[in-house]
Amino acid sequence: MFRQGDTTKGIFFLASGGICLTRVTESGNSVTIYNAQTGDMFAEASIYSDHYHCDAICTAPSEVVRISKQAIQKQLREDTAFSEGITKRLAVQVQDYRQLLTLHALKSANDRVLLAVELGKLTGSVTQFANQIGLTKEACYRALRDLSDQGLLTKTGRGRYAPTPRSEDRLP
Amino acid sequence: MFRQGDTTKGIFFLASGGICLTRVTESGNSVTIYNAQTGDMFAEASIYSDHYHCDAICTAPSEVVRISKQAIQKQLREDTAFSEGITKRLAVQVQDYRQLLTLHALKSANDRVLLAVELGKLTGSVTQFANQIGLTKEACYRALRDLSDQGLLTKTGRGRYAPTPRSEDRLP
DNA sequence: GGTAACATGTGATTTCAATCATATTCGGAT
DNA sequence: ATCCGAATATGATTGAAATCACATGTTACC
Repeated sequence: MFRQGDTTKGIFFLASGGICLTRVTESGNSVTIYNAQTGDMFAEASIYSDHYHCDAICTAPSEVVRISKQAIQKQLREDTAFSEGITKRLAVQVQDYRQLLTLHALKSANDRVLLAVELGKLTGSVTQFANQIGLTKEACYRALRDLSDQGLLTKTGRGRYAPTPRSEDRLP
Repeated sequence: MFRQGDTTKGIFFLASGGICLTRVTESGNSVTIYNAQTGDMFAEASIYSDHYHCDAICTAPSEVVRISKQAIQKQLREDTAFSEGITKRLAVQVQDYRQLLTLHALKSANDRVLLAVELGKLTGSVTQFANQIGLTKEACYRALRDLSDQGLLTKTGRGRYAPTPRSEDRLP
């Protein structure tokens, strides 16, 4: 998509595929900054700088929408609702990332899986879920079984688990 | 400054000192979200939520300016430059968090420490550094020693390490 | 000067997730 | 209808980081 040092041409929305953002550090090593997945937006900060500070490389055939820098800047100045929407969206993203970081900070697989399920992260396949929370699928299945055995989770079907309702939550 | 769950009273500017933003997880662990240094602003995302979702604790005697939520909301509507500044700050934060997540996704202690040092995360104490990147200080010290032995890092002093410059960077 | 608190650093042991292996089930394509 | 690939699920082994333990160095304070 673009290279480190290129003049910024806008922000990007990844409709499908995969984009890897990498950056060459001062010591000359190339390091991964972010792996964008389907539905992600990236290079938001490029609105405010003249050149990209990382490479964006396709890791799979991808469909990408580019929104031009000029269009964004014009809209940000002229449309208050748009500006407010962008700001709020960024603020929410910050909170989401903090939540994800909190999750990743838990070392125990059981703790991590339990919290992740309680946060509603287990929607698709367990394989995806495992990848998202930084565990192998095997460790994930085992944690899910352990937590079900302990009564903290309830198995609602093949590959489906839900938090066991706490007694306080029950209504007459 | 404030505790997780307190009703939001505004955003903060750290004129001097140090503030550590931590979040207590359900299992009772305290994890570092952000280490604010002199000149940093923090709790920007609180503009759009009713309560703080982390603790802000002084790590040093600090001078802090609080800007009230009402004033912020008024200014966001009326001052374009101000609004732009806030948006930019949030965009940069999103990138920082993505970077931190990428860092936490590395399982090997050596890989993680090397990347973190290259990204310039080792500024203060190794203990703080270790906490920030999700390792114990012991694992951190060992990784730093390994990487120094391998020639990937250079020990510049007690508790001080820097990436070994790559040969390509040298100029005649 | 003395000492208390904390950072640096390393060695020994344990624990737990990664890895390897394998069986079963489900869904989509032929 | 059946063949194949992917997801689910679990057992055995291994390896690396956490934990425990301890020594030294540094800073701040009385």
